[in-house]
Amino acid sequence: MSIDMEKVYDPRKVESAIYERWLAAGAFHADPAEGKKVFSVVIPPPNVTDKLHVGHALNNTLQDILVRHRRMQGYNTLWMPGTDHAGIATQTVVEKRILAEEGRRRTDFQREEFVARVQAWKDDYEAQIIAQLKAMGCSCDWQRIRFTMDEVCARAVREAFFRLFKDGLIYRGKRLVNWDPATQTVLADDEVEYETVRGHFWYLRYPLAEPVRIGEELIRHVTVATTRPETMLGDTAVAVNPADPRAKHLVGKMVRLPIVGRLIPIIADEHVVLPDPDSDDEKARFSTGFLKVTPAHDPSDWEIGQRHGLAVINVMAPDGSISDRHGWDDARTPEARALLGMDRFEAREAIVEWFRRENLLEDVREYTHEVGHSYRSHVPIEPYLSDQWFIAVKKPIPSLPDEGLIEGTDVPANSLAGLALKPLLDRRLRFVPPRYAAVYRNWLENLRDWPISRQLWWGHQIPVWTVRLRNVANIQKLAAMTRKWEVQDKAALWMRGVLPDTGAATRRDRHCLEQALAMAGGDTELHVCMRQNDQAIIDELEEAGFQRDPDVLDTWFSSALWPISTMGWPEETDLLRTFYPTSVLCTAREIITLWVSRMVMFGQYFRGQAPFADVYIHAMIQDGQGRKMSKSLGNGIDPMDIIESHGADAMRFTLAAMTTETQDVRMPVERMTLPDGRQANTSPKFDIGRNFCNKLWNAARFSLMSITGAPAWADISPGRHISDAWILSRLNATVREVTEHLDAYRFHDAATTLYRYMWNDFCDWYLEIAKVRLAGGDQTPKAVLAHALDVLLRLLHPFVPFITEAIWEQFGSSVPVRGPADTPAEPLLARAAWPRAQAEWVSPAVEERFGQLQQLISGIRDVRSRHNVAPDRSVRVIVAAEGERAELLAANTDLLAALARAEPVEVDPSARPTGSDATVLAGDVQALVRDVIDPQAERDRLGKRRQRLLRGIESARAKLENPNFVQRAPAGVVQRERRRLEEMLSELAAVEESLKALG
RNA sequence: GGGCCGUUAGCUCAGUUGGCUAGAGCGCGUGCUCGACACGCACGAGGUCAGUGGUUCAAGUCCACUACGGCCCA
Repeated sequence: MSIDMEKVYDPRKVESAIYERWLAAGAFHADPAEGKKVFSVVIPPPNVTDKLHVGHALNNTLQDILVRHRRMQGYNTLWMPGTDHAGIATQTVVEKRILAEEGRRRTDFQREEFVARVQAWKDDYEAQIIAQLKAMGCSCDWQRIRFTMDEVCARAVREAFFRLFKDGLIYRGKRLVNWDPATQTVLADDEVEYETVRGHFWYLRYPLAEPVRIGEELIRHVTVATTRPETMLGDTAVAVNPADPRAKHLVGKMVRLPIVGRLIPIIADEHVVLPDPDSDDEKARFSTGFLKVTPAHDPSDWEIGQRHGLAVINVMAPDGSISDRHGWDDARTPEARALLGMDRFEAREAIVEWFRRENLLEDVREYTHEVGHSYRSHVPIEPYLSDQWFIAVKKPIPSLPDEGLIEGTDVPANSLAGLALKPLLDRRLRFVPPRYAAVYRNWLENLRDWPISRQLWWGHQIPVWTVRLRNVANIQKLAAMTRKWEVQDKAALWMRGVLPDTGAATRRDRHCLEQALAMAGGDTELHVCMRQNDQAIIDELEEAGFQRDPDVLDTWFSSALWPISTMGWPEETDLLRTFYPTSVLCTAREIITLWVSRMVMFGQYFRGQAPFADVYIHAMIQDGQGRKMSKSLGNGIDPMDIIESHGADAMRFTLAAMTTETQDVRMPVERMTLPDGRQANTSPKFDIGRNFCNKLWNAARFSLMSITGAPAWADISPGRHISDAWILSRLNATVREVTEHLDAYRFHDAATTLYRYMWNDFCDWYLEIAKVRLAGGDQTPKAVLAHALDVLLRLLHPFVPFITEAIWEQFGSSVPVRGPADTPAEPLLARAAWPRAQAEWVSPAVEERFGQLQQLISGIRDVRSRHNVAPDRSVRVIVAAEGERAELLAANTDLLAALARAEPVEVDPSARPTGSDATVLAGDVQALVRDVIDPQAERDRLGKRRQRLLRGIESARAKLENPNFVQRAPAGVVQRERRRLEEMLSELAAVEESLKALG
């Protein structure tokens, strides 16, 4: 049987063909009908913004390891693949690209036309992403691939929105939102990134309408400190802390707002920080005691405004420029009008300059603070008053029973936040590593309503049609229509405005229209949410003057549905029944709040079950200097380049071996020349995996060349030779350990256990010994090698699927029947069974005895090296051993001869060192290497050994002479310490005897 | 301001519930082309476990504080 394996493993020659074999065999397809225990995972859908980076490679490698492991264990395993439309991100990159290449802006397009351009981008990148996942070896069920905007997912989004709307959890509200003036859209709290900015506090004098006398002093103005002077145009009060001694003189007085001329009151509010130049609190050091209040442009000012019923004056346009067309109607003075149209930062300078000129700028002080920036456009966000759709996250859900608040929080158990919190508290939801549970919990406990509308074109358009009631031509007709829709459960209504009978601001049921009719000419908005697009209803609506909301939903809305939408919800599909909830979610910590929590909310709300049991959070990959990898720094690595330079398996193995419980891992980035001649970023780290694969390849190559004609397992006695018993012990211990590590998501431990077994045990020792024995005509190693390789390949397959499958193929054709059961192996490793550890083969005694042999061989090699013995020269060795030890050595002199060039080897318990011997110690066995002596080298060697022994003896004695240790430490520990001391003492005696003999 | 993570060999990292003389890979030094593998083999050198204090018979490991690096939240 000839083995078709090259000397150096070349992944590029095998990977794609093997992936094709898996696909052809349907190896990754999950059938809900298979009545087995289930393991399922949904992929965190990569954004179609860009190709995958090395972080994705890590994420998907880990998932694939878990998935392949369970599949081999016989679970009915589904890995659901797909991609995310990534609203803002994708729209932004496409806009940038079009602007750069064609000089056109989004607004130069029709909406459909622009969306088609984004769609084309998506198609391109989706294809690249899928190709990347396949190149990495990911065993996804490609027949089920989804996209967050495909028909199936869109249907789920639509249904989810409708149900939330109908349950009163979606509302439209005027709120201060995080506004990104660059992309002109609202951002959720966690899409805001805080950056440290070196700015200023400007101290502005606001003249009092009439001077006020406090004691001797005549007060003509109050001074406010602000970091954003441009917002003063929208000031509607000045606040002072009621505890401030000046408050009683000033509260109730009026201030004339500079530039604008508006008269605004001085109010008392405890939010205002009292000034204190010596305080540890920076705010107190910078405070003047007076706070300008701009409800439309600052969240805490908004709160103050609510408390005092202040007017809300918005002075900016959506693009961040000063404007009198969005709620500012007293911009009459020439100074004010001069500011209109200026960008907010220009206006800031102009206003400061004006104050300076008018001698109203009291001071300017440097101030470093955290300023929120858009995670997308990176411009400072503006707190901005606008109409948005929100999801009420702390509102009790009417269809669920009231179970009060979750203990220690203000979160109702039957709210969305409560639904997400509960499984964690009940331990039905588990984070690995556990510390991340705190992030999740803390976020949910302090959650604010979720703004879900985005002023974008790319995304799920909000399925709400709105009209102002006074614009409806035939209200009677509309009333009849809406009753009909509601009865058919096709649309839900919601009214916003002031109703005369109740005074309530909003009302939501199908009678609300009748109520509104009582308000002739009332300024009321009616919202209709449609369950699915029904052209007849749309026609009726539009005829009645309704318009569809142009905004789209926050991307996380559709992502939150991912575990159920991909499985066909709201249909009750076989997929949902079998594979939901999933087993584990594997992701990065940055989206615990954005994504994980919302999936739990929606999974619980729509399906009554959290979407996964475990959340595994893996590390973030940074570059060699601990920086995030990013495009702008140019320190990113494309997985395809790693695959090109090192191979997919090398990448996977390295990534798995790096995955410890830490939160960051560093990956030194280097420019390298790829085999195809291109220059690209990759990392020498991946050499670990490449070297590992090449070693495995060659170990298999040698094994396969050596084991033709292997005897049946039934015809050998694998316990008889120490090396057989030893490798079977190591093998089965490895099976047990790797299985345990994978069960506990300890990827690093699993990978390094395999590394050590394959390299140090199997290659360094067993293969070398097998060579000697095979040369001597012993056939047993053939069967043992076949079995050991068989199990090794199974264990390694989840980590390095391509190379193991390639070897498996060769293996199957040369030695199809192997192992203790003497049964043929499965044709495809991807579908082969995970090995079970045979506990009866794990033997510490065997490993201890073999270990002594190893020590002896290494010791003789050390002597040879230190004494410069020529490699081809044999050395005479006399081993002072008796009993079992002596027998073991006598039976294995062939190994000493082959592995240490020790020949002849005699066993003589009474042997004593002479001045011409070098001494080797292996536990309680002493070996003398004859005629190699370089007395000085030997004295150095033994002297060093002696020093180490003395150190150890000293520490052991110190412990054992301490009565507290002997009394209080566990008996086992004390006993071990005693035995250790004895061993060291006897070794020391031997070393000293040898040293004495050397003179 | 609150929280989290890290600091162990030149580099990148392991080190389970405290308990052998603190390990690995790379790099370094010396020697090896004997048919699996130079992406290799053999042997070796290399560490005040960031600092200070505490708990304990025993601390890299637990506690407190400090320094430095990084992340998250407000």
